[in-house]
Formats: sequence, structure tokens, C-alpha cells
Amino acid sequence: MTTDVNNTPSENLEGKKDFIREIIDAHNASGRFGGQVYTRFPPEPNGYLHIGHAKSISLNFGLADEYGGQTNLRFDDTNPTKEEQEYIDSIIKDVRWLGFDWEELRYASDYFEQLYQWAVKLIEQGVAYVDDLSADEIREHRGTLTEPGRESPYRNRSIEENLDLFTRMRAGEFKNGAKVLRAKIDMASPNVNLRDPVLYRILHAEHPRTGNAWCIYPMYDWAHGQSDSIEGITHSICTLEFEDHRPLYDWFIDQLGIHHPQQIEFGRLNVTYTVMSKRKLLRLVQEKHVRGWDDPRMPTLSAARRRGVPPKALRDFATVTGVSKTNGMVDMQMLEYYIRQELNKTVPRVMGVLRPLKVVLTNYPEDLVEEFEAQINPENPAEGTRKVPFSRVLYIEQDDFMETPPPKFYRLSPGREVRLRAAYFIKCEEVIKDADGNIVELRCTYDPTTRGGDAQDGRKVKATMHWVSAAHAVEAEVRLYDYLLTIPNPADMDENKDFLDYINPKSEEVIERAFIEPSIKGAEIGKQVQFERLGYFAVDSDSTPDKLVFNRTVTLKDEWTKLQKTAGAG
RNA sequence: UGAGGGAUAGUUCAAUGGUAGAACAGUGGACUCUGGAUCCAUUAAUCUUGGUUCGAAUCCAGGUCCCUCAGCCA
Repeated sequence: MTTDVNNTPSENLEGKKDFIREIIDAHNASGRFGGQVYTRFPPEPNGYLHIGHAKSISLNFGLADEYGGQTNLRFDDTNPTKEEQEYIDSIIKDVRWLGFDWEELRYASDYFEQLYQWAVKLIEQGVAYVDDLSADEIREHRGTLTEPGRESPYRNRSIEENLDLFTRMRAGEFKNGAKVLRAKIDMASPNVNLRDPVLYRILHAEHPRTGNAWCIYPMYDWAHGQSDSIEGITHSICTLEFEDHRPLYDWFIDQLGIHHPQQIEFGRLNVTYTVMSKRKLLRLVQEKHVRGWDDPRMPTLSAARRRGVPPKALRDFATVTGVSKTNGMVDMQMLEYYIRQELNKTVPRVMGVLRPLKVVLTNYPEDLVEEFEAQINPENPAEGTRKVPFSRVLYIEQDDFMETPPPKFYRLSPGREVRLRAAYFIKCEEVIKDADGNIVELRCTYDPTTRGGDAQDGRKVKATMHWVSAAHAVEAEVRLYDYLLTIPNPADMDENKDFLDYINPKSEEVIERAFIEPSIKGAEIGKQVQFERLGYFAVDSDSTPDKLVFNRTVTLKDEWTKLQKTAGAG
């Protein structure tokens, strides 16, 4: 049922059980569900899945897998005014991409008829009634957190009248908001969810799946538990904010006398420097602060895929952050660690120069072109080598040269010798500047005896740098991504500011003309590589046959940048 | 001020009456044809006050702080 989920860190967490697994063990010990574990992932199709969902998905599918059970994907599509087919499609795609496959694909809307019949049953049992109060009046009657509510004047209608009215609600006799069906529980309950919750509202709206078959739609509380029950779910895992709903979840199921799943709540996963609420993500998209749901800066799964994040990194991240009853804020660097870990093992190396500085090797023959063998992945030599052409005119990274090098700068500077990866040692002899004093070219010499990068005399060099042959380089656009926000926790912003005020202006930087070694030619959309010394990159969907576009998935860890930052701060 | 939850290194999790540990982050070092990777070392925590106990992060009592709930959203 699950696929491609081996070798997750959970293997290293053996013996450590979180509270959910302990509950399941207890159920298995008592025989409550006959040893069965059947879970479900129940998104509402009103937006794209994000990293927080990845945790819920991994948990639900992972649990079932561990206990030899099954998991359904179920769309909680009970509110047609907010839901769209586009979201259904993207969710299906994202769950698959994450590496999971479901036992059954279901929709809450599959159960509309059954839910309706059960509502009728509740009316017949005298525990549900049609209320004519307006939304405002209902709110007013509900009381407050500290004061009990008051009963609706329509609360004690006869069963016959309720049945008649409910039938006519379904038949479309009433306008939106004219009536609702409510459960008759306790208007004085200290838990406001039990103060006669609404079961059905009238919504003359077209549903993505049921079209115009219905004009009354069940509320979450009425639909969710019963849907779980129908599917034979044993453990209904949801987030903390539903704790107060559990008594209601249990109440409905007990009234109906049907299979009773156990609702279990766990803490949401938040990550620093981004936002995770659907409302905020929707604003980012609608107000065009990003280019779409899959803009690589977004925390959505489709954005992660586009940016080049391997699904295994997300799964490992979900596993290692654990499950508890605290709503935590995990450091984005934790996620980045798992992204790097996975990509380092699996992705080929390539040399690419983002900000080119021309280097002319004055003692290298004009027309000579050599080809060097460079390892595809030093982590896995079995992958072999690739050929990289070398010639008299090269590009190196501007950052790799300093005319007056500060302490601890190991790279190229006048008179200093460095290694060009897999090629030769070169030495900087002369710096060429334009009229404004900008460095435009370096004149260097190479040492032919260091061919392949090894010095015969055993002399050492402090830096090995990436490079690209000017005549052979492939031009590409490269998009560098940084954190979406300038502050780790959006909750820490000034009260009179909006989270949009904290969008990182450098969250995206576009380099129009970068130079990549020719082996990159023909790379397909989605192809992941490491640009040596720079980071991991993936070919973006904006690429065309004529022009490659790369997204930086994540940088490499970088001691030098860190040194500069700490020096700048001090 | 009603109800329901929560509080352990900077962060996320362990420890379930018996030596407070891991991962990420940080720091120092080794190694290196990626200032990458890897390896080694290291800094760093039980919200608070009492109580029970030979022994408390864990049990009990009081306090403090944080989160969620008053949609015809989910």
C-alpha cells in the first residue's frame, strides 16, 4: 500500500513510541478494533497541500503501514462554495509524489444520501430539529464562552413538522440561510460545540462532484465522523484544534449506534521563515506576491517538487520531527538538512558559474581543447565520470577572486595558486580592469604538470574551484531562492503590520545568464543536479528547448559565507 | 473570568519512580581535488513553589505562562 518509504529515520527511532502508537498498542492489547489499523487522510479540496500536510500524510500512511493496515484518501468536500476540481487534482498528484498510495479514494460527498438518512433518523429520535433562526440570531442564542446559551423558539417542533421541513429543505423550497438542521444537545454545555450544533445548511451552489443534486450540505462535524465510520476507519487522526469537537464526534456516532472510530489529535507542524495557513497562502497567490501555488518560494508540496526537493526529505523530516501534542515551530534548517542529505547521495555533480569572471590562461595554446574526466558523484564512484572540456578562456565565479584577500580567504588572488577542479593548478598573474576600475578579466598561467588536478611534486593548494570553458558553456537562467519571510516566526510581527510586510525581498533572485558545463545539455524538466560548491538545483518547468531555467533547491553548507557573516556582525 | 489541551538544551523530540539522551542549529578539531560530504570532540534544558519517596522530568497540591473554542468554514 505504501511505496518507496523504506530507510526512513524511523528505523533509528526503534523502541521510542509516540503517544499515538501507544494508544494503538493499547487498542491492540484490549482488542478494541480486533488488531486493525485503518487510517485516512482527509483534506478539504480548497487549496494546495503544504509541508504541514506532509506530516499528516506521512503519519497516517506510515501508521497503517507499520501496523499492517490501510489508509484511504478522502476529500472532505462538504462546502461547494470553497472547493474546486483543481485542488482535488493537485492533492491527488501531491500525495502520490510524496510516495504514498491509498487503499481507496473516497469523497465525503459519496455519503451525502446516507448522511441525509441518518439526519432523518436523528429527527425521528427527537434529537434534531429544523431551526428558522438567522445566523445572527443563532450566534446570539449560543451565549458566550462564559455564559450559557438560550434555546431557540423552534427547538421543540414536533417530529412530524421537523421531518416535513427537512424534506422541503432538501427539495429546495427555501433560500440560503432560511433554515438549518441542528442537533438537540445542550444549550448550556460548557463546550460550545455541544450547544445545538448545525448539521445542515442550505447552499444553492454547484458541487464539483454532485453538481446540483443537493442544495443542503452537511457541516464538517456531521460529515466527518460518520464518513470515518462508513469507511471502517479505526483511528481518526486530526490536529489539536479538534479536541473540543471529539465529544460531538462521539455523540453523533453513539446516537446512530454505528462503528465508532477513535479520534486522536496531534500538534501541527510549523516551519520557520514561512507561513502555513491556507488563508495566508491563498492571499500570497491571489494578491500575486508569488507566481502561483507552485512558486518555488511557497511551502506547498507542488512548490517543493518544482524547486527540486526530494519527497524522501519531506518524509524523513516528518518522521524526525515526531508527533506530540505541542504545536511546534521547527527550524527550516532541519528540513534543509534532510534535503541536502538525500540530494548529496543521489544527484550528479556539474560545474556552473553563476556570476562569471573571465580568466585567460596566457600560456595555454590558443586552439587546444582538452577533455577532463570528472566524477559524476564522489559519494558514489560507481556512477563513473563525465567529460568536461577545457580551453584557454574560462569563467570562474566572481566570488572566488579577491584582489586584496582578507585573512582566511583561500581562493584566487594575485600571485596565488589554486586548483581548477579536475583540471590544472592555475596562478593569477594580472588583473585587468575597465575604465571604472571594475575587474573584468584575469590573466593566469597554468601548470601543465598538474594535469588532472594532481601536483607531481606534491605541493598543496588551499582551494579547489569550479570553472567552465567559455567556448563550451551552456547559457542558462538560474533562480536563487531564499526564505519567504524575513522573520522566523510570523507570529512575532508587530501588531499593526501584516505578514506581507515581512516578505523577503530577496526571496527570489534571477540570474539571467549563468554558464553551465556542456554535459547539462538536454536536461529535462525536474532534473536535479548539484552545481559544485554552490548548491542543489533543479530544471524548472519554465525551461524551453532553447533555454534551461534552474531553481536553486538549497545551498550547500558554506563555511566561508558563515565566516563573512559573523565577521560582518562583529 | 467557561471548557479543552500544553510546558525538558536555541529548535523538534526521548527518558513512563532509578545515570536527563538524540537530531538539527552552535563551537572546536581531523580529513578532503567541492570552505561540500565524512569523522571526532564539545556547549547547552526538566516553567515555578511546596509535598510524597531512599530516590521525582515522571506521582500529589497550589501557582505561572502558552495554545484552541463563541462559522450556516474545515
